[in-house]
Amino acid sequence: MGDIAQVGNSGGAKPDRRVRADAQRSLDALLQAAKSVFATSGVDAPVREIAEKAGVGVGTVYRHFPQRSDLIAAVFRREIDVCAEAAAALAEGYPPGEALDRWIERYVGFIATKRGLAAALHSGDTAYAGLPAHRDERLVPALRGLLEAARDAGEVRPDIDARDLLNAIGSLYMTVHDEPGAEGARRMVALLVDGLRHGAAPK
Amino acid sequence: MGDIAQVGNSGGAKPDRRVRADAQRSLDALLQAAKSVFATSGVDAPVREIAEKAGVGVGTVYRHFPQRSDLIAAVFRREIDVCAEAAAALAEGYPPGEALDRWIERYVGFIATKRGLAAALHSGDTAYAGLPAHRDERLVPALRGLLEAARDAGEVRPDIDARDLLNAIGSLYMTVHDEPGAEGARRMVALLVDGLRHGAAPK
DNA sequence: TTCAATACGGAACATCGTTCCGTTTTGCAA
DNA sequence: TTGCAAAACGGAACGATGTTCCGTATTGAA
Repeated sequence: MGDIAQVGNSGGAKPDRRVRADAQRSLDALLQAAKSVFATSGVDAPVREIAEKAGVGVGTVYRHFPQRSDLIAAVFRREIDVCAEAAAALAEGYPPGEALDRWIERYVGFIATKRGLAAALHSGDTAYAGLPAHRDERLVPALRGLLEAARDAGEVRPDIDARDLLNAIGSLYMTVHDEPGAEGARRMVALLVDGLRHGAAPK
Repeated sequence: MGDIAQVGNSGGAKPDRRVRADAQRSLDALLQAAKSVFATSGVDAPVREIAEKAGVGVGTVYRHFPQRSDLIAAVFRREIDVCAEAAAALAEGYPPGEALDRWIERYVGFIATKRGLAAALHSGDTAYAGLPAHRDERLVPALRGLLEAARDAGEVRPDIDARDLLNAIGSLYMTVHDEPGAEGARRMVALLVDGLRHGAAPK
């Protein structure tokens, strides 16, 4: 939990020089500040505000993230990772059915606070191009694991595709979040979850 | 088809002075230019670009539309109206089932080109507050008329709510528009339309 | 301790929404 | 037709924001 992010060194010939301590400090502060600011002001918050909150100059922001959208993408990528990792913890701490419920609740919480995520994803900015793939790589397997465990325990029906379910929940929430329609979205998700139980094969 | 827009004069005591000819010209040119620019560059296009295309100064834009979002809302309102009016024409020119199909296709075409519409609607800007209501007032009755005619002709099932169908199509398209997912959205809409036929009561 | 590489900070620049105001156009009436 | 006040126009100017640039400070290895 202590370390926040590390600059990767994926398979190069020689281990490129270590990241300088101040650079790593700035990067951590930036990601944390950005996450906090995005949550309260949405992803449209000014870069200067994030820089100030991180105690860093704007130049430093752009040194780490050449474009504003790169910072947004980095924050979301990290949140996706954290959400995916939560699945394993839940699987160990709860019976399969409850673990699944709790994780979905967590995922909804993740999506619901992402003002402007949908807009960002559909802006065409290439910085976001990798996000859907990242979601498929991390979140889909996480949910699939929970689904399979619950299915093996006879608590949910067996014909549910993790990706479909993830997409459905995402679509429902990304298009409404806090308007009157949010209630409808909540109901639709509840309906989906109820539906999971339908046709289960108790052992 | 000639006249483009008229300034309303709804029920005031005395007929407030007629709109000046140049003002009406500017307004028409603006709405047309904005529609064109939005279609090619999305609703985020600079105001200056729209003003230039319309052959007016930016000051004139803001005289007619105090905020950028007012212009966007006005353009969408007009497109909603045109789309709604198309329903009556289709109802007269085609048998009920085909009229319904064609109108849905037209509606999809309307939604699909609206880059940023979803984002705009959920931005919280008060200028957009009336758009959902306007859609309910114009589009929902239009679709309901087509649905009822098709239902009376025994071509579609009777338990479909116009508003639900409109929402469903809108959600499906607004979240994808031109990414790989657009194919999926198209399939989902086709599925919906096929589903309409299911349980029909041929007379 | 030295010093070259690296990272930092923030002024400066470009773009965009919006405001302001001097100038032009319009339509009514003399 | 001409005069004129109201209405509308155009575009320079302002403030905010994303992004770039470069002189200065920090870091870590020799």
